[in-house]
Amino acid sequence: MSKATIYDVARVANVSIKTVSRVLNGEPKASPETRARVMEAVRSLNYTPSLSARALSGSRSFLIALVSSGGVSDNAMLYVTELQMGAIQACRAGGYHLLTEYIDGGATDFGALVETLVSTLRVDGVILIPPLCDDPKLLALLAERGATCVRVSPTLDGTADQNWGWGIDIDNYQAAFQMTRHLMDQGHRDIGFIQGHPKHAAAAQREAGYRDALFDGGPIPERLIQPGLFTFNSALPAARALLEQKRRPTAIFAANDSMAMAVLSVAYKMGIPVPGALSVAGIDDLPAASVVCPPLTTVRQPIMEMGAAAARFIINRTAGQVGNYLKQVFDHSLVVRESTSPPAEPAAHAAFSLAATPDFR
Amino acid sequence: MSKATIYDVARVANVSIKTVSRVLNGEPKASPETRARVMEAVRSLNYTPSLSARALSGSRSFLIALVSSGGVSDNAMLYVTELQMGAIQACRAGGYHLLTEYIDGGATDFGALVETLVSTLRVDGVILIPPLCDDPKLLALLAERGATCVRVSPTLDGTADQNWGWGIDIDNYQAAFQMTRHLMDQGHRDIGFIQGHPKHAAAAQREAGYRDALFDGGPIPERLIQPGLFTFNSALPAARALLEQKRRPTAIFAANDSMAMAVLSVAYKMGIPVPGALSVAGIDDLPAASVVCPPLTTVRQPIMEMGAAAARFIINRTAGQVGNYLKQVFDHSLVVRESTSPPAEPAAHAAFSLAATPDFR
DNA sequence: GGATGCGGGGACAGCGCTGTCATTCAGTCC
DNA sequence: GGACTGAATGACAGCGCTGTCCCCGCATCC
Repeated sequence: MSKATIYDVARVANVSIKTVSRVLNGEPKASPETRARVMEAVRSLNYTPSLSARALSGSRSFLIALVSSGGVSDNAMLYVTELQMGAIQACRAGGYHLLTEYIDGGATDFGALVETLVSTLRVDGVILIPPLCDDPKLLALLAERGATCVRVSPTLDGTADQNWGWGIDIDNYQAAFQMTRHLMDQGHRDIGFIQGHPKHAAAAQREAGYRDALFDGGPIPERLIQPGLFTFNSALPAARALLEQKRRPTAIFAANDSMAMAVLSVAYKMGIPVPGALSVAGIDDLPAASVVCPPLTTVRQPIMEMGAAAARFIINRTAGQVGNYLKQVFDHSLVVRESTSPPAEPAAHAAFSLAATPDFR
Repeated sequence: MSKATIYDVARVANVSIKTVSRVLNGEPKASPETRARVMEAVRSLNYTPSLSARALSGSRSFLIALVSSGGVSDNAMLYVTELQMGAIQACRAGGYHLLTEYIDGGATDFGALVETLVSTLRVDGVILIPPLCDDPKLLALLAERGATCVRVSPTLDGTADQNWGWGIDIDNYQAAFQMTRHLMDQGHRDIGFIQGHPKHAAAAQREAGYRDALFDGGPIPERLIQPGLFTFNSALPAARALLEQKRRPTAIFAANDSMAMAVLSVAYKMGIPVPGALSVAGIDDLPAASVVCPPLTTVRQPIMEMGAAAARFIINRTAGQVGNYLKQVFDHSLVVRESTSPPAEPAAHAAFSLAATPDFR
């Protein structure tokens, strides 16, 4: 009970340790009877193989690292948490384990990180999340050491994706496009937008979706578009800038939920009723999104699924199955809650609205 | 560059591998010059020891597991995330690594979990968070296998703390007591309370703090106390029950922030202005607490610190230093934001309020 | 002078697995 | 019939470290 080894199992099953190893690793050469005998011994001894020994002698470590750039205890961290949960689930299913590493916001000592990951831990793969997943230095180092990596919501769009790892994402363009259309369907035309972090590709894609949905390539009133960094605080000034205009937008679409919450907060302080006088929408469907007042209309990404897929990819790849895609795109879905509604004075801004709703394309 | 081993270092430094090992592990027997020579070789080769090899041959694995019972993607998960960040920081400082394991909400197959932790991973310690840290079965299994464990915010109060591991907490009683007094200082007497999860000791302690502060052992109008489970959803009915009373409380103190947010949400839907007609307070200072409208008055716990302390304890303990305390209590602090203010009609409820503010004790 | 102690350092045997290669025993083929 | 094939299994050598034991040389002590 204390600590059974493979030797104990071999003795009990009356086979060699190599055969035990084969059975445990699902290798082909083993007769059904032998297999059964070994499994029985394993069960009776309550045997669990040692990860260290397996890692030391074999080529797999059964370890996956999730690297994020922590530091800011922002609400958006829940994104990481959920991704992590998905990854852990997939790990457990595959006999793997998840290591979590943070790298300090400003720190760029990627060398040490990579060395630790590759040399010390010998992880079988690394899951990178924004903005780390778009750092060329980190990616280069990782690639140089031959690390398998999966990038969640990466910047590069397949084309230039020079074996910097596999990507996982949703269609940010479509998500933003659809949300914008949702607002337009409700009658909004004066829709403000708060941009995401300029270094993060999802930000650009979301903005493009918004622009195309609203203006369809036409002229763009820049006053409607304000800069943000995906964080709550970064969106406060943007929201103010939008809401203090004489002709205030009837809706604000923030590039993510954290920033949408900032809009809610500013509106609250300015005494602007939501959704009465202002509709607000975001993207991400953070757990907090359904908890704020009013609950936020947003776009849900299957974050847990994505985390699980990332881990599974690494597991399969290490096991020899090579996926030949560069990127997997997950479905998103509109979650309409109470923060959006038709604008108060439907035709008041008619002069500004477009003649007709452009077609989807 | 590719993968230096201890042999390479030994060769370059012109010493035996054992000496390299000694230097790297800070063992005493090594002259300063030798030490310097070895370190130089390590640097020049960019050497990093293999964790697996160390774990396999030595008695430490340099791994710490953080076990939480995931599943619900509640806002309160940020608590876990922050704890994790603290733990990771401490790990990095000590050359350790943090593994995160979730156990499904309902699952009680602790046997397999413990086996994995102890046998497969051979972690040097386990950090347990509520409600897992209070599960007797899990604790017994862990103790049986001799695992070092640190329980965050555990139930047992030192006394009965039968070597079930070290504990980390804040003084929940005082935190609740002080928050209640804060509300009373503002003039509130009719203060509702939403209880935490009955299986979690912090819940009981917080309730005791509230009761003692408000009633000082006197009669307790039970209508003021409603059950909750620490989750947002669980507090919705409680908040409704409190706010639909003819004589509505002028303040509601929820046993944690998630539930306080539920109060905010219900008040919003009922059209009760906060803090105008109702003050709301919580405990935890979740990141979301400062983001909701209005920002929540709450009690901050140094969660990251606590996570770091937990990891450090395990690291030190494994290194031989035995801490002889059973529990470490961290300081908390009141964070007064905008969700609390003096009640609208100061003396309206005088008939119900206590004659005088009882003394602190 | 021999016993003793101690700082400094090496030899060596594993830790518990997996990879590689060898071996055995049926069947198969011409 | 003898060489050949392939499935099932075992022998054995590490993987890269740490723990244990041992050795050397020098100072100390009666």
